[in-house]
Amino acid sequence: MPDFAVEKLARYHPLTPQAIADMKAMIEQPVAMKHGTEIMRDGDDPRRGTIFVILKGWACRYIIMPGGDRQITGLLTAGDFTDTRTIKLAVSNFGVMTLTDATVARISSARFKGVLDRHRDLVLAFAKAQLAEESIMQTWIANMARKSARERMAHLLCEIVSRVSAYSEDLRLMVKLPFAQADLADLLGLSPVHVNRTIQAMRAEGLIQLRSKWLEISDYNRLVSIAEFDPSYLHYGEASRQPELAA
Amino acid sequence: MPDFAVEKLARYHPLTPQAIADMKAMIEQPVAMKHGTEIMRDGDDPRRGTIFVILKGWACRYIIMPGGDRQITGLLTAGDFTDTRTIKLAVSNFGVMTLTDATVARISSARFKGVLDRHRDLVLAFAKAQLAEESIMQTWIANMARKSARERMAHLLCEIVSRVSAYSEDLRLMVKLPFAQADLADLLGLSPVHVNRTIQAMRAEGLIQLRSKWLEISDYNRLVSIAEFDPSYLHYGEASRQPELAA
DNA sequence: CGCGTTTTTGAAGCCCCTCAAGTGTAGTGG
DNA sequence: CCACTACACTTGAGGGGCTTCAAAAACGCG
Repeated sequence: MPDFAVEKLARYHPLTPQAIADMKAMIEQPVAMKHGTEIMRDGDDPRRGTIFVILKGWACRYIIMPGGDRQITGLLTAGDFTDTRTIKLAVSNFGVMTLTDATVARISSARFKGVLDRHRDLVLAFAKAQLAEESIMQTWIANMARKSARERMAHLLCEIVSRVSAYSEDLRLMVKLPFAQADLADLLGLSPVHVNRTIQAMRAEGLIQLRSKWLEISDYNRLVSIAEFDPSYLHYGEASRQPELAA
Repeated sequence: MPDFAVEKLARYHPLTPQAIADMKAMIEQPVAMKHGTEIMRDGDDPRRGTIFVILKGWACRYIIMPGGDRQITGLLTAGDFTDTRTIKLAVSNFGVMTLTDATVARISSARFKGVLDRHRDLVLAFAKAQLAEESIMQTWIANMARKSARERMAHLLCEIVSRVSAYSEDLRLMVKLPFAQADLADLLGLSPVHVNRTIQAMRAEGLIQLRSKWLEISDYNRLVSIAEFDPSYLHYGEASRQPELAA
C-alpha cells in the first residue's frame, strides 16, 4: 500500500508534515478487494460512521438506472476518498464499487473529524479537493451531452493518465488499466460494442495501445486535441497558486 | 422579491427563526437582470468576495465547449445560491448566467461567513444543500449518458416542477417557464430542432402544454413514468428525516 | 486442456444530427 | 395602423453515429 496516497491532497493545499503524519496514522487496516466489490451500497443509510480511501487500484461512483444499466458518475484512484464531509444525507442515490482489484482502507468518521479539528490546512485541502470533484462532474455532464464516442473516449483516457500522474511531475503515458470494455462502456455511456470499435479505430491510427490490462498513449498530443482536453478542470497544482480564503 | 427564498434551506435542515432572520437581513440590494446576463464569468478569478442568491426567475451554471456550444450543467431558481463555500479555487471552469429575467441579490462573503459563524444550523443546511446539488449532478451525468431525448425532456420537466414547488406541499403543475427552445437544447445536450420535435410529440400526446412562456403538465403520472423520475435525488424533505451528524 | 469470460465481427435499423427554408410572433418606427 | 425587422419556432430531407441482436474468435484461469 503506497504511503503516498495522502500526499495527493497537497496538490490542492499545502500541508504541514504534522498534518500528513496524522492523516497517515489514521489510515489503518487496508483491505484487499476483488474487482466489482461494493464499497458503499446505494440506498444504504449512509450515516454509518466510516469513510474509505483508495490506496491502490480503481473504484467508481455509480448509479443503477431503472432499466438495470450501471452508469459510472465518477472515478476514484489512489489517494481519493469516498466521502470527506462531516455530515451526510439520510439516503444516498449512488454507490461506490471497485472497478479493479484494489486496496482500500477504512477510516472512522470520528477519528477523521478529530484530525480535521487539529489541522486547518487539512480542512482546506479536503474542501478544495471537493470543489475539484464538482468541477470534474460538470465536465462529465458536458462531455456526455456534447461529445462523440471518440471524443469522450479520448477525454477519458487523458483524464486517466492525468490522475494516475497526480504524484509525479510529468505524465505517465503507460499505465496499468485492467478495465473491461464493458466498464468503459459504463463510464462513457456507450454500448460495449461501440467501445470496442472506437478503441480499434484509435489503435489503427497509432493513437493508443489498450490491451491486456495496459494502456499506452502513443500520441498524447493528438489524443488531447481529439478530446479537446484542458486539464485545468482537474485543478491539480491548485496549491501552488497562492491559496487563500475567499473575501 | 419573495422573502421566502431563504426558507428553502429549511428543506434540508431545520432552522431556528433567528437563523432565518439573520439570513434575510444579509440579503440586500436585489438586482433585476435581463435574461442572458452573466452573473459570474467562467475563467474569472473566483476569489472576489461575493456570492449570489436567486430571488426570482431562473439561472444556470454552464460550460462553454471548445467549439463554442454552451452546455448547461445545473439549474438555479428562487432560493438557490451560486456558491456557499468559504473557500474557492484559483480558477473556475464554469460560469453562471440568468436564463430568464431574474431578480438576484449579492451577498458579501464576509457577512455570509459571519452569519454562518453564529448559526450552526445554517452551516448544516448549506452543507446538505450542497450534497443535494452533487446528487443532482450525478443524476444529470447518468441521464445525459443513458436516456433518450424524450426521456431527458420528461425528466427535466419533472425536475423543474419539483424545484419550483420546493416551498409548497404539493406540486405546481402550471409554472411560468420562459425558456427558449434553444435553452432547452443547451440544458439537454440536444439540437434545437430535435427539442422542437420532442416537445411537439409530447404536446400531441396530451402530456404537456409548453408554449409562450408557460409550462403545463397535463399528465404528470405518465411524464414521471416516461422519465423514470424518482424525486429522491433532489433530497427535499431531508429535514424531516431525523437530521444527524455522521458517525 | 477445457470452460467461462471478454473481445471481435457483421448486419440492420433507429435516433438524432445538420442544413436549409418557411412560418409565425413580438417589438419598432413611420 | 401597418410595414419592417429580428428572433423564435416549425417543417422537410438526407445522412451518419450509435444501437441492438447474434454469433464467432480469442483470451485467461483452473
